[in-house]
Amino acid sequence: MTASTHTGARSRLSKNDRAVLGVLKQANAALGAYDILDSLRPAGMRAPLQVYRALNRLMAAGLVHRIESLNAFVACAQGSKAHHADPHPHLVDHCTAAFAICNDCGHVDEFTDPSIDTGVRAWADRSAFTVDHVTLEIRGLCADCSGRPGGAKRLSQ
Amino acid sequence: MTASTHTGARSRLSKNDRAVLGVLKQANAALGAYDILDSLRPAGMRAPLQVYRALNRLMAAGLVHRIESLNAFVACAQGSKAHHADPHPHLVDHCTAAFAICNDCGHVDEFTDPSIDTGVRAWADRSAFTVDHVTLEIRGLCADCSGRPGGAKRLSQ
DNA sequence: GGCGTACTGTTATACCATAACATTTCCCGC
DNA sequence: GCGGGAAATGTTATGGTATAACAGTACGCC
Repeated sequence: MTASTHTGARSRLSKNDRAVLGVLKQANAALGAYDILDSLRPAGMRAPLQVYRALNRLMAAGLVHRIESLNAFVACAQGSKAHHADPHPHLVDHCTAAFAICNDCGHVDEFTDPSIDTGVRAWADRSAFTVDHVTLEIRGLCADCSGRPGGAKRLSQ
Repeated sequence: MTASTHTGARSRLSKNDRAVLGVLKQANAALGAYDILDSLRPAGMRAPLQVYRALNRLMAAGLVHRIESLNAFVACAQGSKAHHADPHPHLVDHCTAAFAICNDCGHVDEFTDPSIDTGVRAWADRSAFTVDHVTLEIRGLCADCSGRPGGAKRLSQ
């Protein structure tokens, strides 16, 4: 085959990385690794490790976040804004992302909040704790599902 | 056998609950469910489910917290202060607990921080999100391990 | 062209958590 | 005391999540 699919300098994302990231962006929701695997079986993905390796690289690149309380993964909401065009992707690594997860519809809302961030930093300073990574996940009901009795469409059907 | 071990009103914690809570308090660290199981095999505990059921009751009672990023469990640091003597344990359920976890020595420090709490509530208000539960876990290096090169004793030996 | 490194593929296995069902314990009202 | 009901227990089987170990391949670079 001809050298057709790469643009030099071992393009930033590998084939599997692109496939996994594509699935997560399409889904617009949190997906388990095995869900991703199933989505990609038609494309030739066979084993969990292939997915986990791609996820690890994407998380290192800041393009994907892990949702600890779901054992699942989401595409970073700022992917288009910061990472795609920015030649210095490492600069945005420290934007502590937080997640609000609706227990009813399953929607995951990624956000950042300076005042929460400040609070965490202040605590760390006072406690001489060197922060590596912050996990902040809020479970509850999103605006759509908490407003009206019955809520919006449910996740479970 | 004589009715010897209960004080009426189906004492607040069952036999397995007490056993599991005891192990967690002793350990003074985060333990996986299967670690707890192994600790209690000599005492007759046999199956994971027995441990998980106890953990679920203890979490509902606010005596144990789950550390999502470790898939592990810790005894609530305030167990002695609030829950033991207080006849209204439900009143302290809303003290959003946060955890600082040392990647080096494995120590888990439970704390609460009003300013972080305020920040979360403010975000939720602005977003019309109804908060059920907040998970805040900070990974990094504790004061002992970050101060001096080489740190304190390591987890891995 | 050949070297080094990163990525891929595959099998096997370990770890985390719950379903389903049968049994026992023990509080309570009588 | 004694049954009824609710909660706790015990056991087997199974499902979901994640990684170890090893072999092979693709690609950038010199």
